[in-house]
Amino acid sequence: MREPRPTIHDVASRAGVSKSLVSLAMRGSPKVSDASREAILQAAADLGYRPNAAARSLADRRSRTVGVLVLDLHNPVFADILDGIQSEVRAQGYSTMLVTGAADPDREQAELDKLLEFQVEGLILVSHRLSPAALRRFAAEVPTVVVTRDDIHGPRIDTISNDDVAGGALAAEHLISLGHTRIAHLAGGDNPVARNREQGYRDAMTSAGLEDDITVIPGGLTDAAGYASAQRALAGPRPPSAMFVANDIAALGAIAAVQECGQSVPGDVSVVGYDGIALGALRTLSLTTVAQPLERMGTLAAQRLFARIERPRQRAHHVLVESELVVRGSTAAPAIDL
Amino acid sequence: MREPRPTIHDVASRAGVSKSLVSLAMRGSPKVSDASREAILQAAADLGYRPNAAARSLADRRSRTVGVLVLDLHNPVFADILDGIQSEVRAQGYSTMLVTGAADPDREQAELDKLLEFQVEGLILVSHRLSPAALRRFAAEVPTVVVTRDDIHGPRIDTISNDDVAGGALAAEHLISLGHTRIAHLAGGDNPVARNREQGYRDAMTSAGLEDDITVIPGGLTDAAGYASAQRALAGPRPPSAMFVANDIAALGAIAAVQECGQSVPGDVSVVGYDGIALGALRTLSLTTVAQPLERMGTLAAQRLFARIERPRQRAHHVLVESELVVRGSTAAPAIDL
DNA sequence: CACGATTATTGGAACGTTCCAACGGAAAGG
DNA sequence: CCTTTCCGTTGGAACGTTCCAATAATCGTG
Repeated sequence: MREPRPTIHDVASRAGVSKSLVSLAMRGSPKVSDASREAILQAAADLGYRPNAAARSLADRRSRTVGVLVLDLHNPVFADILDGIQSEVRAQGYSTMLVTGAADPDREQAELDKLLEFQVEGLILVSHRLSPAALRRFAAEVPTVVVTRDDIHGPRIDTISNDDVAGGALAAEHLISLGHTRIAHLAGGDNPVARNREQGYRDAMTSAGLEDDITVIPGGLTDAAGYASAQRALAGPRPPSAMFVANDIAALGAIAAVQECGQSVPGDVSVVGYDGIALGALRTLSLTTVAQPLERMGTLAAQRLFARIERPRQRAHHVLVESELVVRGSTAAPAIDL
Repeated sequence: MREPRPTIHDVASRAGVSKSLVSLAMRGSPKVSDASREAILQAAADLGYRPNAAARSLADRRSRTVGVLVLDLHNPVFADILDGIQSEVRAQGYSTMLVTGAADPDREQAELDKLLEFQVEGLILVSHRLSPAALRRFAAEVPTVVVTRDDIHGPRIDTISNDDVAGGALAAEHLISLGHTRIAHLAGGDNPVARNREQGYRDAMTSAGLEDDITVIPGGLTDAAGYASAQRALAGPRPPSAMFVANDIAALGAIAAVQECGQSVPGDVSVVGYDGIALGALRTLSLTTVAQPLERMGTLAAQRLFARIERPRQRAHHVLVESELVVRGSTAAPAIDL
């Protein structure tokens, strides 16, 4: 265990060849004779040789690794996006280094600094909380793709996102079309994604002539936040008959609060979420939501990143994916009276 | 962007000192004079210098990195455990490299091989699916801690786990004490954790004189699996009045199936899960469960790993943490008749 | 005021790989 | 039979760090 790992030299001397030939053979070069190849592979296996990635990346000047930052592993949204990223990255023969920022900009920066020290060749940021300046600084050093947000533009910053304004409108329109008027929005806090969804809600309400009914309850993107803001909404003087919640996880919290109030979903209150997490499809929850193509967003992000690694100076791409309303059991027409 | 990164040499010549002194200064050595330190730091900042982790790890012969393998990022259990691991690892000044195996032994091996090429100093395996031989092979190369399982023992393999047999018994006893007799177990598939939970169920049923009522429905550890096996259980000739499901996620699936059958939880069927995921605490779900101290398990794992990195040859520790029954709204006494 | 002790600084070797120019030997061409 | 071409193979330099032994500069101290 503590004894030093075998190196390429050890393999070379055991196989009776030079280190250069071992290097060639390990990478499957066709210029190695069959006899040598076999001897080398055998020697490597005997010794339990593993190439040292640090040395390789140093000599090679490339790490074949991309860094991925995700906001929060507790939200299943990110697991889905990650699936897409990982499969594409692996297909390219690269590895991923995954870090989380816990929604703290300073820690995000620190984690990204670490990734750059590891010489990652590119960065995928899934729902970061960086300042525009910080983001641009990183993007200037290494190809960068931002997933989920497209508010910060820069010469070399690609983005993959859905149209949160349109999605928010979709959610609100659905409730309006069911006949609701007292529709509250449980907002998702101080970040552009949440602000856009709120904007969509406001737009839809206004278009429907319901601008006087616009009610925005501040909140956040966690179940606890959704629970708390739903409670506040219900305690108000004129409780809503429907809620559009900033994301699915918070919507689950909101549903819990409604039920705890002795009211039913969708009988007394309809609830719409946003994201399309797998959990929402369970009959128990049966959450109506605006679903993003999460895994595909991950795949697209990785593809864009490799394209940019290939040609770093190309102009920024901003890919917009389609989100769609998925109507399930958490929404219905309002009760007869108001 | 494509221009080569500044190196320690560039910093040295800009600051008018030798590369060795820069190396010292960057690591905060006290032997550097204030004047030099200031000049060096300034030069490094001017150039945007970042130490190259690959070169450092090569020269230093240590990467200050630990590798973490998790089974599946979709199960929130692992996010909780990871929180514990990450905070402890960071506190030690190390980084983590996180990979997932998608429950496929071959891919797990491949991912671990990659981690070893990166010269990680230790491995934390959270719910792996490796063969004993494969696990021992890795443990022979690098300090290794296994979280969640303790079935494979080896001279240098530490484990952190809860007593799944006892936990399974706890769940079953709870249902028995409520007065249930037709208690089915929705099993978690072919892995030791699930097998132990099943064993606990069997033990408790037998102790209560209910051995003839033992009913085990094969299944898995995902929501879809729980949904499917619950359907099968309910379709049987003598449907259960209570179910103990192998984990929380599958229990959520099971509840969905029950409700879809037109039955209610806990009115018609009580459901107990296992793990203690945060979601289960939501009023909507209100899942009775056997809760493991997940985050603490992560912390303990990291602590054990560092202890073993320090002293590699110490004998294996097997830490057993306490799980506890958390009674919530998904369980109740059975309906009067049978 | 010379002396060893301390302090700050330095160049070179080492880490394990890849790349490259160069090599010897065998096959092919005249 | 001698050149040319090709192929498999090789040693050395390079990658960007850290470590170490050695040096230069500063300091008391007897």
